[in-house]
Amino acid sequence: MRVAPNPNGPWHIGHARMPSVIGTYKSIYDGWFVCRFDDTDPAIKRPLLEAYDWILEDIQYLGFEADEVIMASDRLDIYYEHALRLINSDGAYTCTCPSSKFSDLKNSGKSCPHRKKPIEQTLIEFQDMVDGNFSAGDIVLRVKTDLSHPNPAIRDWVAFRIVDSPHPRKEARFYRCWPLLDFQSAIDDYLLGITHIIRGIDLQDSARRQQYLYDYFNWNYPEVVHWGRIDIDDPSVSLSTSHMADSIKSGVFTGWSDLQLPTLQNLERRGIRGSSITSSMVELGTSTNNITLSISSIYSKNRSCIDQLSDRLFFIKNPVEKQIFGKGLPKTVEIPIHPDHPDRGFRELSITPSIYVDLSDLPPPEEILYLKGIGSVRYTRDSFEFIGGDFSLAQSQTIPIAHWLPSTHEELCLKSPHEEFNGIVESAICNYHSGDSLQFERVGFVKMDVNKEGYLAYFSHP
RNA sequence: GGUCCGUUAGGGUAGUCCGGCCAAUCCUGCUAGGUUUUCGACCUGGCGACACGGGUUCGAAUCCCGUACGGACCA
Repeated sequence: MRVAPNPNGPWHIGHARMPSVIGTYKSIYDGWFVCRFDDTDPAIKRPLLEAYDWILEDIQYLGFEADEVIMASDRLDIYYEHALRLINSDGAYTCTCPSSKFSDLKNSGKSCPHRKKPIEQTLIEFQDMVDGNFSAGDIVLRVKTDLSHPNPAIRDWVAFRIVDSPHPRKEARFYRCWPLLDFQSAIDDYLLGITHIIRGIDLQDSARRQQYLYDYFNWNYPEVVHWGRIDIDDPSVSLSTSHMADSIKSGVFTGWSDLQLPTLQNLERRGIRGSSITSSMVELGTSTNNITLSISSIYSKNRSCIDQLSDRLFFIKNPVEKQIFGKGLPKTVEIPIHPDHPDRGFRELSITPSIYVDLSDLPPPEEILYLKGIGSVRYTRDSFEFIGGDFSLAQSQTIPIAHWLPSTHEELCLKSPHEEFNGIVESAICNYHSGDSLQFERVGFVKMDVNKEGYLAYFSHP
């Protein structure tokens, strides 16, 4: 089976579906997995050189590895060779009709004058196409199908056309005569021995077109499954690489690493495990319906992945400093590193004369707040008065519980797709490294990223 | 306009090919309660769907016809 990406940008979450499913099928049915870059459109869907590696990294992130990686732009000579074979079996002709004129003929089921030209002439003209003696739009090579086919889209479709702009890969820079996807992928699927093809419903007509090639060459067509478009509900961004590229150009997003873009790279930075994405994708099945995937179902899987692994820390988004006093106030308190795993030990926080709580946790004057690990305090005269450490008392009166930090702490910047907080975090943050998943209590799961400027964390999900 | 495809709860999904075991599965979501010194986890309960109309049949989510809505490609 194959993934056949167009490397015109990094993969987004929708692209994860193909490798997830065929990677899973591969392991179940002892299959073979090729990543073939279908990069034969240097003009409209122009490949991005960096994207080749990005995509291979994305496949790895999802937990798979291609058995083989190939690029269509390395295989032009193979396509030319098959074009010649096709012409020699009277299966194709060069056509210089302007596209509007050809569609008129096509729609009325009539053949164009070039259709009947001798094979020899087509061979010469095709060689001229390959040699670069034409410009874009001058000429195309058409496959002879059936002009009375009920679906006009199938009638004498274009196999090769001229593209003036050079391919970005230096190995392919000099080619001007490029195959269209239906020709290129048909040939490659056969030569690579692909037995099962999965592709989008946008390519529903491809199988019907390609069947003509397979008939000319006397090949058997692989099994095909079509599935629908996938969208996600949360960042309401269109899952289209070219739309995203446009939005970056027009300044809506700062670049491919803008956290608002649901690229796999960004999800990885935010601490979403590849396996959470993979299993969500496999659960979607292969229906032809267009679907809107709830991002929360990926979060839910990820939560169960990382909950047990993530140590707990206090982080305050919008700190306010308040003095704390009162009889019996302890000097230090211990809080479990993970509530479900007492064996992992405790983190020790000292109660300094003034402490920090989050602005949103500050109670109305004279009301009581339970500070985790310390006990109940009354908010009075702009300070906290300690009134007892008995938790059961607090519990019975349903007092709100909040987290807090001593005056010894570290600063940390928490980034999420839509907002950014320069807050404060326990000093114990120094024990963690880039890539660690943590849970900031009452805030959510985060993934650490330590850089020279200081502590940084990306918000995963609640 | 042409050709083709689809429609099961808020979002997904199983079941549709080969009609009865489907008063419809599971995940997610929402919700109520319990529990936990987190808005996480855990436990218990609740909400919520076969697009519509007709036909075939002892029996239809499943087969047939029509309608509506949605999608794809081509123009």
